Amino acid sequence: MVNIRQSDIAKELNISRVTVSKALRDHPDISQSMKKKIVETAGKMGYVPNLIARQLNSRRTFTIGIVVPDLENSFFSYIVDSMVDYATEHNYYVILTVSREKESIEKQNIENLIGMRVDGLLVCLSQETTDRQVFTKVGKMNIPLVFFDRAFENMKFSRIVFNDKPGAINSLNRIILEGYTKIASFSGYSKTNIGKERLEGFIDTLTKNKIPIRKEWIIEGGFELKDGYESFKKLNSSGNLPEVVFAVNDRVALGAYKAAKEAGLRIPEDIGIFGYGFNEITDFFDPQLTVINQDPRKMGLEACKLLINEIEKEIKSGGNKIYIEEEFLWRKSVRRKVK
Amino acid sequence: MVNIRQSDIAKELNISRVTVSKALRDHPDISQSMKKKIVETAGKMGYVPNLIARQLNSRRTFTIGIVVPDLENSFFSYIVDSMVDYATEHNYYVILTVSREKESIEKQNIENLIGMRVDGLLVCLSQETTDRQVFTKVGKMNIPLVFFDRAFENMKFSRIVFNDKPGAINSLNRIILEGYTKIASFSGYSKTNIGKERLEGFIDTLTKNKIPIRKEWIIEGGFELKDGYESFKKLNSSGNLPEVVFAVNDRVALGAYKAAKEAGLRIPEDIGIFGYGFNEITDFFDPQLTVINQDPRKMGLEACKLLINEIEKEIKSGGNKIYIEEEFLWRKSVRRKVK
DNA sequence: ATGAAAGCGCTAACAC
DNA sequence: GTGTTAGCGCTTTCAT
Repeated sequence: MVNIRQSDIAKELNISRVTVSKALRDHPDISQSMKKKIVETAGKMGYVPNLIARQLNSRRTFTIGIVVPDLENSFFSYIVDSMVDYATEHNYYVILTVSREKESIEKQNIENLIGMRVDGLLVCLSQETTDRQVFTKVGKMNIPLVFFDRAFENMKFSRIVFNDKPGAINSLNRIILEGYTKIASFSGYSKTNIGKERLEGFIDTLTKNKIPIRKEWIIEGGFELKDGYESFKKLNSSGNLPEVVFAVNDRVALGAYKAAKEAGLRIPEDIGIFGYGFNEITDFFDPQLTVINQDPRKMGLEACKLLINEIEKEIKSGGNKIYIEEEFLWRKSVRRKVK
Repeated sequence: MVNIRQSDIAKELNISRVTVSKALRDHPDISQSMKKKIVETAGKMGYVPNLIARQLNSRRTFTIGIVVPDLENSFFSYIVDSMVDYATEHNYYVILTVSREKESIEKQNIENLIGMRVDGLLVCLSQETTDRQVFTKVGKMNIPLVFFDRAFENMKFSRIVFNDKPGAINSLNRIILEGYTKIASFSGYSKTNIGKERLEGFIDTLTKNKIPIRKEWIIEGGFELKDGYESFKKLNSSGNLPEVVFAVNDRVALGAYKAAKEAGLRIPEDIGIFGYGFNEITDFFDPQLTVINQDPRKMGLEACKLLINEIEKEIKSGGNKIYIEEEFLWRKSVRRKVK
């Protein structure tokens, strides 16, 4: 009663296994009456098709491998959620791996996934990854791969990313239009791409608007809550507060909130804070965080869609770079001066 | 250069494919020199073992299927994260599926996963699931399964759950010990297990402490932010505020925060709020939320550990029910009266 | 309409 | 130490 095979059904019915195989896949060869009989006994016997066997000779697994740096970060869990959604809808399995931001684990994950003969890969690079070797291998094996959020340039893989700099420029222009000129940037590490681009956007926009750049208002630290917290403390203790803080991400913004409140400052009355984030997290801030919305669901969906397209149409994507639109969402954490 | 097989290596070296197979698995049959030669050419040729083929004849996939209601809920994403961690460490793949709290999708997911011949299943039931049929099938096929957080009783599967009622009792006793007697409960739906148990704990504890139950302070609504928000508004408009609100989960607590602040009430000075949650989210509350800590990582880890044990030791778990300890964490959202 | 033969890539069992 | 045979469960020709 356990693990029935097609041949068991065939034996039961005194017919050939091939007939069973065909009937179960609704092949036109088989007569309706036969089909009915076979499907019925299959059900009765508790038959469950063995997909592994099917995969072996079709050389297709209908499986997508995801490599993500971290699932505790809600940005990534929203992305994965939307990927699973899209993949499931299109009859793909999702094998999920987490790199913990480690290059070595990431590499291992990818090797495991290609061993599993996934039909395609969705990967967001770890922060420390520099070696392209595994990816070259993936390319050689003709396995479709789409990078999301963090990507290697100049490889034949498509990339879905946010366009940080324009996002920063647009949002800062909006802030400046409200009459703000004293703006600080908590910019993470400018060594990383993300930190760099966002900071560049900051500097460019201020410059274009003829606002002098004050070095003491550009604070690097990191991308975590504590970094935002400490950056704000540093800023505050300098005795020279800006009107608004531009945070490189939501965790840094939250740290800034904490420090500001501890210092007895009201948001947005005494200090405005805004930064990169996404719609769903703004509610967790008090007051609601004004954000440059980088919608993770949109990113996950686009990446998965593109990948499945490449898999099914066998499009050799020329390695397109696709930008997901960012949107500036006014919430409560920066006071609007202009009505 | 694409998709090299063992037989290709064998041909290249003019030896048998079996020798290659053995050498690559470091089988003692093969001489060191031969092994070296084989491993080298395998590397040179870009050989990647086909796990699907291996799985087919070992009848083991080293794959675990997860069925989770929702990944946007950070409680679940932390759980999945820890499961992936543990599984990866023990050389298992994880296939992730999401049921979106729909029984039909859940059923489909499980059927897909057993078709994939996963070695075991980790499932958290959807809120609407009542039919045990698929699970009976899983049992018949002798596939190990561990329920987490939400489970069927009286099946031969192990369950990892939080013990809600004692958690509620313990925490409420702590609150009462501080001298509070005017306590309201935002209890979700008491139709669901979770809602019911937490509410029972509430009623029992108050009763044991000879605190009269006031019906208008037991507000049912739901488990989402908006429900907490509306419950609080209702409570407040009654003109009869308690000292403390006991929220059935973090989203409800957050809704209560919002409504309280909008009404100009200070937390914890004017109203205390606490509820079920976990450590990592407390920071997102301002002030920090006092919680009954239900640690998702602990739950995910235990579930995965138990499952892999059942898989590898072929222990037929008698269907144990394992409780994850809850811990009351004093934070800032309820004022402590006793020093 | 039904079935026999061959093969997907790998491994276990057994011989040489 | 190396190779031969057979088979994992299924599907795809190609006969009948």
